[in-house]
Amino acid sequence: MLAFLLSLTPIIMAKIKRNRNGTRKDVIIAKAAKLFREKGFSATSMRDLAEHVGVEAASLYNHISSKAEILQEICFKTANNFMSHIEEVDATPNKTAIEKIQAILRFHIRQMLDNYEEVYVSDREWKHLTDPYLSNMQTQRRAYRQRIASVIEDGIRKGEIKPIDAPTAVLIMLHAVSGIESWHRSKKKIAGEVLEDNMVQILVDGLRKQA
Amino acid sequence: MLAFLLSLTPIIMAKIKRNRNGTRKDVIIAKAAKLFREKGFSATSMRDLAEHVGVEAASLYNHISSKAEILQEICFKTANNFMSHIEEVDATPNKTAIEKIQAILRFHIRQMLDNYEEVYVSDREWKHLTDPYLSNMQTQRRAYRQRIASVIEDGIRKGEIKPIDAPTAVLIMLHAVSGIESWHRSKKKIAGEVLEDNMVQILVDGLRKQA
DNA sequence: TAAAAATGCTAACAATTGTTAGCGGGTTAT
DNA sequence: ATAACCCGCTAACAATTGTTAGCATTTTTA
Repeated sequence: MLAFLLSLTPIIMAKIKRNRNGTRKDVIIAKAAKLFREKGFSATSMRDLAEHVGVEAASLYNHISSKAEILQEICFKTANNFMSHIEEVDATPNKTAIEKIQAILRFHIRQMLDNYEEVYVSDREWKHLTDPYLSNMQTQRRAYRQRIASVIEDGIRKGEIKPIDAPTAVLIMLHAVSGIESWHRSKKKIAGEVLEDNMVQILVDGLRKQA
Repeated sequence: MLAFLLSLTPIIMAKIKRNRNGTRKDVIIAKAAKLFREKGFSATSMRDLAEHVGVEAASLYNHISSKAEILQEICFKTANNFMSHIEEVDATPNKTAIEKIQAILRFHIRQMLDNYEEVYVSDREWKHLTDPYLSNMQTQRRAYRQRIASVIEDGIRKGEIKPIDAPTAVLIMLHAVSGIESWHRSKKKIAGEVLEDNMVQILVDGLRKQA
């Protein structure tokens, strides 16, 4: 009632609109992912985030426990996503190495197209995690690259893949895919499926036209 | 003399050691590039930088005018470097499209190996430039990609290159090269020349072994 | 409908940010 | 030797940072 005595206009508190099937925390994380992508984790302030959520900064802390936690959720959700996919691919029988590589590539591209903000952020901003999480993420990333390298080395042994340095091939693949960022910004986008086919083709068969 | 009255030990001021052929400003920018790469532009403070230079934060301002200026110097020096190279390649007569692409690729890889910190920073942190410089950089980057795309489209027309979407090929190329970051961190590095050959080969002829 | 839980607000905090002012010692040029 | 300049220092600034405390309001539960 005190508020009524001090101001004659009723106080209306902004509420975080939550979509069906999503908590308010999910809304905050989604907005955060967008801002982290645009400006980077460090350059995004909690007041910044709050404004985009439509609420005061302090109110965010009813849903999350710290700024760091937001980044953790984004990074580990994405990492787990990729991890479980590669395990699935690896366990599939009757697949050539090239087919496995194609499956991994296509999954990366799809993820980049469908969950752009979070995949992008988790790839570029994971360095800002703090220490139990930071080491964990480093380990996980190394393990992930190692699994892909094994697929490639397997393919080399079977004569399906050129005898190149497998870790080099992995880093080319993964970074090439993260280039979809530029595609997202570009004016004249080609369709997602065309992009996917082009990327897979270039990485598997190269730029040069065979004679 | 006042200082002598207050403390019995003589005051020794740290001086920025400058290498031959380099100003103190150059030293600051080099250290900044290293820190910006490790922690990002926003997460690097001037006191942080000062400590690595071996000086107090305020002293930096005898050599640079702002934190923003440091980023500008790094970004535009690198950008100009790439711009003049592609002009040179473009002007070279009697070169096939594939040869031009190879020359561009090799230049990128070399730059990444030789000027790692600055190239990396200018690629990942240019978004933190402020506005006259930000727009300028955006324009320059777009123009640069466009020139490479033209080379590719030319190659497609002449039947040297597969008929793929040229902008897609460009973004794959450029981002693949920036993956050398992972190579720098990796324990068991292969030699720079091997890396270069591998990358060029994969991008030009793909992973798959021809039958 | 009353109690409990969830969620918002304002105000404030301590720390950190980039940067400036002003001073003095050290080096170089006259 | 003396003047001028370069360059480092300390101290301080206003702004911004992430976060907490305490209270008010709305929504859910009983």
